[in-house]
Amino acid sequence: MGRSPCCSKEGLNRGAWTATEDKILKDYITLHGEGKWRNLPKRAGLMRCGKSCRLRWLNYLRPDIKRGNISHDEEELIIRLHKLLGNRWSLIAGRLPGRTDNEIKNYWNTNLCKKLSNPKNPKHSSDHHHEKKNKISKSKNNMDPQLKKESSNVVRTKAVRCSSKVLMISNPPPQPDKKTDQPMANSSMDKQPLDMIVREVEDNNNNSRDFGLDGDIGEGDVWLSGFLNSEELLMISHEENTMEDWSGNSFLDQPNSNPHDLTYFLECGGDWLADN
DNA sequence: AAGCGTCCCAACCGCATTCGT
DNA sequence: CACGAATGCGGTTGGGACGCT
Repeated sequence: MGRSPCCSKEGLNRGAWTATEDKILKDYITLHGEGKWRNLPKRAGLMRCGKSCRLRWLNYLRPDIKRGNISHDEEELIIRLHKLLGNRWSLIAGRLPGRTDNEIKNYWNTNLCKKLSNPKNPKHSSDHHHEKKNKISKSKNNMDPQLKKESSNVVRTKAVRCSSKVLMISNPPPQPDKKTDQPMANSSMDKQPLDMIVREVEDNNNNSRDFGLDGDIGEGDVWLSGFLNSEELLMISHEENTMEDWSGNSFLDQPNSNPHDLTYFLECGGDWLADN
Protein backbone atom coordinates (compact mmCIF):
# COMPACT_ATOMS: atom_id res chain seq x y z
CA MET A 1 0.00 0.00 0.00
CA GLY A 2 0.92 3.60 0.18
CA ARG A 3 1.91 6.13 -2.27
CA SER A 4 3.98 5.28 -5.27
CA PRO A 5 7.40 6.93 -5.17
CA CYS A 6 8.03 10.00 -7.27
CA CYS A 7 10.44 7.99 -9.35
CA SER A 8 12.16 4.68 -9.36
CA LYS A 9 14.88 4.78 -6.77
CA GLU A 10 16.70 1.81 -8.19
CA GLY A 11 20.12 2.57 -9.54
CA LEU A 12 19.91 6.19 -8.49
CA ASN A 13 22.57 8.05 -6.57
CA ARG A 14 21.59 9.32 -3.18
CA GLY A 15 23.14 11.49 -0.54
CA ALA A 16 25.63 14.25 -1.07
CA TRP A 17 26.12 15.58 -4.55
CA THR A 18 29.52 15.37 -6.16
CA ALA A 19 31.18 18.28 -7.95
CA THR A 20 30.74 16.41 -11.22
CA GLU A 21 27.02 15.99 -10.70
CA ASP A 22 26.74 19.66 -9.78
CA LYS A 23 28.50 20.66 -12.95
CA ILE A 24 26.32 18.46 -15.12
CA LEU A 25 23.17 19.83 -13.55
CA LYS A 26 24.30 23.42 -13.69
CA ASP A 27 25.41 23.14 -17.31
CA TYR A 28 22.19 21.47 -18.31
CA ILE A 29 19.98 24.08 -16.66
CA THR A 30 22.08 26.93 -18.01
CA LEU A 31 21.53 25.52 -21.44
CA HIS A 32 17.92 24.35 -21.25
CA GLY A 33 16.45 26.28 -18.36
CA GLU A 34 14.56 25.09 -15.31
CA GLY A 35 11.53 22.85 -15.29
CA LYS A 36 10.61 19.37 -16.47
CA TRP A 37 12.40 18.05 -13.44
CA ARG A 38 11.12 14.55 -13.85
CA ASN A 39 12.78 14.09 -17.20
CA LEU A 40 15.77 16.26 -16.49
CA PRO A 41 18.02 13.61 -14.92
CA LYS A 42 17.62 11.27 -17.83
CA ARG A 43 18.24 13.97 -20.38
CA ALA A 44 21.14 15.46 -18.47
CA GLY A 45 22.63 12.05 -17.79
CA LEU A 46 22.32 12.21 -14.03
CA MET A 47 21.62 9.24 -11.84
CA ARG A 48 19.35 11.26 -9.58
CA CYS A 49 15.63 11.66 -9.22
CA GLY A 50 14.06 14.83 -10.54
CA LYS A 51 13.10 16.02 -7.11
CA SER A 52 16.66 15.75 -5.96
CA CYS A 53 17.85 17.75 -8.97
CA ARG A 54 15.31 20.46 -8.34
CA LEU A 55 16.28 20.73 -4.70
CA ARG A 56 19.96 20.83 -5.48
CA TRP A 57 19.44 23.56 -8.03
CA LEU A 58 17.14 25.67 -5.89
CA ASN A 59 19.08 25.35 -2.68
CA TYR A 60 22.63 25.29 -3.87
CA LEU A 61 23.42 25.79 -7.53
CA ARG A 62 21.31 28.76 -8.54
CA PRO A 63 23.62 31.62 -9.44
CA ASP A 64 21.84 34.14 -7.20
CA ILE A 65 22.19 32.08 -4.05
CA LYS A 66 23.73 33.81 -1.07
CA ARG A 67 25.22 31.41 1.39
CA GLY A 68 25.99 31.71 5.08
CA ASN A 69 26.52 34.88 7.09
CA ILE A 70 22.95 35.78 7.71
CA SER A 71 23.10 39.43 8.63
CA HIS A 72 21.49 41.02 11.64
CA ASP A 73 18.94 42.72 9.39
CA GLU A 74 18.08 39.48 7.71
CA GLU A 75 17.73 37.81 11.06
CA GLU A 76 15.39 40.53 12.29
CA LEU A 77 13.33 40.17 9.17
CA ILE A 78 13.13 36.41 9.54
CA ILE A 79 11.91 36.82 13.09
CA ARG A 80 9.27 39.34 12.11
CA LEU A 81 8.12 37.32 9.17
CA HIS A 82 8.00 34.15 11.18
CA LYS A 83 5.92 35.86 13.82
CA LEU A 84 3.41 36.78 11.18
CA LEU A 85 3.56 33.80 8.87
CA GLY A 86 4.71 30.89 10.96
CA ASN A 87 6.66 28.13 9.30
CA ARG A 88 5.92 29.25 5.78
CA TRP A 89 9.52 29.16 4.82
CA SER A 90 9.08 29.67 1.13
CA LEU A 91 7.17 32.89 1.70
CA ILE A 92 9.76 34.08 4.18
CA ALA A 93 12.54 33.16 1.79
CA GLY A 94 10.78 35.09 -0.91
CA ARG A 95 11.43 38.25 1.09
CA LEU A 96 15.10 37.55 1.54
CA PRO A 97 16.84 37.79 -1.80
CA GLY A 98 19.30 34.99 -2.38
CA ARG A 99 18.10 32.97 0.58
CA THR A 100 16.34 29.65 0.24
CA ASP A 101 13.50 28.25 2.24
CA ASN A 102 15.71 25.39 3.33
CA GLU A 103 18.42 27.69 4.57
CA ILE A 104 15.99 29.84 6.50
CA LYS A 105 14.30 26.80 7.94
CA ASN A 106 17.63 25.43 9.06
CA TYR A 107 18.70 28.77 10.43
CA TRP A 108 15.49 29.08 12.34
CA ASN A 109 15.66 25.61 13.78
CA THR A 110 19.29 25.77 14.75
CA ASN A 111 19.64 29.37 15.84
CA LEU A 112 16.57 31.52 16.20
CA CYS A 113 14.41 28.89 17.81
CA LYS A 114 16.87 28.59 20.69
CA LYS A 115 17.64 32.26 20.73
CA LEU A 116 14.03 33.26 21.06
CA SER A 117 13.33 30.63 23.66
CA ASN A 118 16.25 31.87 25.71
CA PRO A 119 16.91 35.46 24.64
CA LYS A 120 19.15 36.28 27.59
CA ASN A 121 21.61 33.58 26.82
CA PRO A 122 24.66 35.58 25.71
CA LYS A 123 25.92 32.64 23.74
CA HIS A 124 23.20 33.29 21.22
CA SER A 125 24.65 36.12 19.30
CA SER A 126 23.51 37.16 15.88
CA ASP A 127 26.70 35.84 14.38
CA HIS A 128 25.88 32.24 13.99
CA HIS A 129 29.39 31.23 13.16
CA HIS A 130 30.35 32.15 16.68
CA GLU A 131 27.47 30.42 18.30
CA LYS A 132 27.89 27.27 16.32
CA LYS A 133 28.78 25.07 19.16
CA ASN A 134 26.77 26.40 22.01
CA LYS A 135 25.95 23.71 24.42
CA ILE A 136 22.26 23.61 24.88
CA SER A 137 21.57 20.04 25.73
CA LYS A 138 18.81 19.35 23.34
CA SER A 139 18.69 16.82 20.64
CA LYS A 140 16.66 17.39 17.52
CA ASN A 141 13.93 15.07 18.57
CA ASN A 142 14.11 16.22 22.13
CA MET A 143 12.92 19.71 21.54
CA ASP A 144 11.27 21.27 24.51
CA PRO A 145 7.60 20.34 24.17
CA GLN A 146 6.56 23.81 25.26
CA LEU A 147 8.75 25.27 22.58
CA LYS A 148 7.29 22.95 20.02
CA LYS A 149 3.85 23.96 21.13
CA GLU A 150 4.65 27.62 20.90
CA SER A 151 6.14 27.31 17.49
CA SER A 152 2.92 25.77 16.31
CA ASN A 153 0.91 28.63 17.72
CA VAL A 154 1.22 30.68 14.65
CA VAL A 155 -1.06 31.52 11.83
CA ARG A 156 -0.93 28.55 9.57
CA THR A 157 -2.66 28.30 6.29
CA LYS A 158 -2.58 25.84 3.54
CA ALA A 159 0.04 26.72 1.02
CA VAL A 160 -1.95 28.54 -1.56
CA ARG A 161 -0.62 30.52 -4.42
CA CYS A 162 -2.59 33.51 -5.49
CA SER A 163 -2.82 34.77 -8.98
CA SER A 164 -4.48 38.01 -8.01
CA LYS A 165 -5.49 38.82 -4.48
CA VAL A 166 -7.23 41.88 -3.32
CA LEU A 167 -6.90 43.14 0.18
CA MET A 168 -9.32 45.69 1.49
CA ILE A 169 -8.28 46.96 4.83
CA SER A 170 -10.99 49.15 6.21
CA ASN A 171 -13.96 48.85 3.97
CA PRO A 172 -14.08 45.58 2.08
CA PRO A 173 -16.67 45.19 -0.62
CA PRO A 174 -19.21 42.41 -0.36
CA GLN A 175 -17.45 39.17 -1.05
CA PRO A 176 -18.97 36.57 -3.30
CA ASP A 177 -20.18 33.60 -1.41
CA LYS A 178 -17.89 30.73 -2.35
CA LYS A 179 -20.79 28.42 -3.02
CA THR A 180 -23.36 30.66 -4.64
CA ASP A 181 -21.00 33.22 -6.13
CA GLN A 182 -23.41 35.83 -4.86
CA PRO A 183 -22.13 38.82 -2.95
CA MET A 184 -22.34 38.36 0.76
CA ALA A 185 -23.63 41.00 3.11
CA ASN A 186 -21.04 43.38 4.40
CA SER A 187 -19.13 41.71 7.12
CA SER A 188 -18.28 42.90 10.58
CA MET A 189 -14.87 43.66 9.15
CA ASP A 190 -16.37 46.68 7.46
CA LYS A 191 -14.90 49.93 8.59
CA GLN A 192 -12.79 48.13 11.08
CA PRO A 193 -9.82 50.27 11.97
CA LEU A 194 -6.44 49.08 10.93
CA ASP A 195 -5.23 48.23 14.38
CA MET A 196 -8.24 46.01 14.92
CA ILE A 197 -7.12 43.91 12.03
CA VAL A 198 -3.62 43.77 13.32
CA ARG A 199 -4.93 42.63 16.65
CA GLU A 200 -7.02 39.98 15.01
CA VAL A 201 -3.95 38.55 13.36
CA GLU A 202 -2.16 38.54 16.66
CA ASP A 203 -5.07 36.96 18.47
CA ASN A 204 -5.07 34.23 15.95
CA ASN A 205 -1.43 33.70 16.64
CA ASN A 206 -2.23 33.25 20.26
CA ASN A 207 -5.05 30.83 20.04
CA SER A 208 -3.73 28.63 17.28
CA ARG A 209 -6.76 29.18 15.20
CA ASP A 210 -6.19 27.97 11.75
CA PHE A 211 -7.28 29.91 8.73
CA GLY A 212 -9.00 27.27 6.73
CA LEU A 213 -9.63 28.01 3.13
CA ASP A 214 -12.23 25.41 2.59
CA GLY A 215 -15.49 24.92 4.29
CA ASP A 216 -16.07 26.68 7.54
CA ILE A 217 -14.66 30.12 6.98
CA GLY A 218 -15.74 33.16 8.88
CA GLU A 219 -16.34 36.31 6.95
CA GLY A 220 -13.39 38.05 8.47
CA ASP A 221 -11.27 35.03 7.81
CA VAL A 222 -11.89 35.29 4.13
CA TRP A 223 -10.11 38.57 4.10
CA LEU A 224 -7.36 37.58 6.40
CA SER A 225 -6.83 34.37 4.53
CA GLY A 226 -6.47 36.29 1.36
CA PHE A 227 -4.06 38.55 3.08
CA LEU A 228 -2.01 35.80 4.57
CA ASN A 229 -1.90 33.73 1.45
CA SER A 230 -0.89 36.52 -0.77
CA GLU A 231 2.67 36.27 -1.93
CA GLU A 232 2.98 40.00 -1.92
CA LEU A 233 2.43 40.30 1.76
CA LEU A 234 2.05 43.55 3.50
CA MET A 235 3.44 44.37 6.82
CA ILE A 236 1.22 46.43 8.97
CA SER A 237 3.16 48.60 11.30
CA HIS A 238 1.50 48.96 14.64
CA GLU A 239 3.47 51.98 15.72
CA GLU A 240 3.11 54.06 12.61
CA ASN A 241 -0.27 52.74 11.60
CA THR A 242 0.95 52.50 8.07
CA MET A 243 1.33 49.59 5.79
CA GLU A 244 4.59 48.65 4.28
CA ASP A 245 5.60 46.12 1.80
CA TRP A 246 8.62 44.11 2.83
CA SER A 247 10.98 46.30 0.98
CA GLY A 248 9.99 49.03 3.39
CA ASN A 249 7.92 51.12 1.01
CA SER A 250 5.12 52.80 2.84
CA PHE A 251 1.67 52.05 1.66
CA LEU A 252 0.91 55.74 1.92
CA ASP A 253 3.67 56.53 -0.53
CA GLN A 254 2.06 54.45 -3.22
CA PRO A 255 -0.06 55.87 -5.98
CA ASN A 256 -3.77 55.56 -5.41
CA SER A 257 -3.37 54.97 -1.73
CA ASN A 258 -5.69 56.91 0.43
CA PRO A 259 -5.03 57.05 4.15
CA HIS A 260 -8.71 57.48 4.90
CA ASP A 261 -9.99 54.78 2.67
CA LEU A 262 -7.05 52.42 3.04
CA THR A 263 -8.13 50.37 0.13
CA TYR A 264 -5.26 48.47 -1.19
CA PHE A 265 -5.40 46.45 -4.30
CA LEU A 266 -2.74 43.93 -4.47
CA GLU A 267 -1.45 42.21 -7.48
CA CYS A 268 0.97 39.45 -6.87
CA GLY A 269 4.33 40.51 -8.09
CA GLY A 270 3.98 43.79 -6.32
CA ASP A 271 2.48 45.86 -9.07
CA TRP A 272 0.21 48.60 -7.95
CA LEU A 273 -2.92 48.69 -10.00
CA ALA A 274 -3.73 51.94 -11.64
CA ASP A 275 -7.35 51.64 -10.72
CA ASN A 276 -9.76 49.05 -9.45
C1' DA B 1 45.39 10.80 19.72
C1' DA B 2 41.12 8.42 20.29
C1' DG B 3 36.48 8.12 21.50
C1' DC B 4 32.29 10.18 22.32
C1' DG B 5 28.62 13.57 22.15
C1' DT B 6 26.53 17.47 19.99
C1' DC B 7 25.49 20.48 16.32
C1' DC B 8 24.55 21.90 11.67
C1' DC B 9 22.87 21.55 7.21
C1' DA B 10 22.15 19.13 2.77
C1' DA B 11 19.15 15.96 1.26
C1' DC B 12 15.20 13.05 1.62
C1' DC B 13 10.29 12.04 2.25
C1' DG B 14 5.42 12.36 2.03
C1' DC B 15 1.69 15.22 1.36
C1' DA B 16 -0.56 19.29 -0.81
C1' DT B 17 -1.39 21.98 -4.64
C1' DT B 18 -1.31 23.17 -9.40
C1' DC B 19 -1.41 22.02 -14.12
C1' DG B 20 -2.74 19.69 -18.29
C1' DT B 21 -5.81 16.80 -20.71
C1' DC C 1 -15.56 17.89 -13.65
C1' DA C 2 -12.31 14.14 -12.94
C1' DC C 3 -8.09 12.26 -13.06
C1' DG C 4 -3.12 11.67 -13.23
C1' DA C 5 1.29 13.94 -13.62
C1' DA C 6 4.29 17.52 -12.23
C1' DT C 7 5.80 20.60 -8.99
C1' DG C 8 6.15 22.85 -4.46
C1' DC C 9 6.36 22.81 0.45
C1' DG C 10 7.52 21.83 5.19
C1' DG C 11 9.01 18.25 8.46
C1' DT C 12 12.55 15.05 9.33
C1' DT C 13 16.83 12.50 8.94
C1' DG C 14 21.64 11.21 8.56
C1' DG C 15 26.34 12.05 8.17
C1' DG C 16 30.24 15.01 8.54
C1' DA C 17 32.48 18.48 11.38
C1' DC C 18 33.81 19.99 15.57
C1' DG C 19 34.60 20.35 20.66
C1' DC C 20 35.36 18.13 24.93
C1' DT C 21 37.23 14.67 27.91
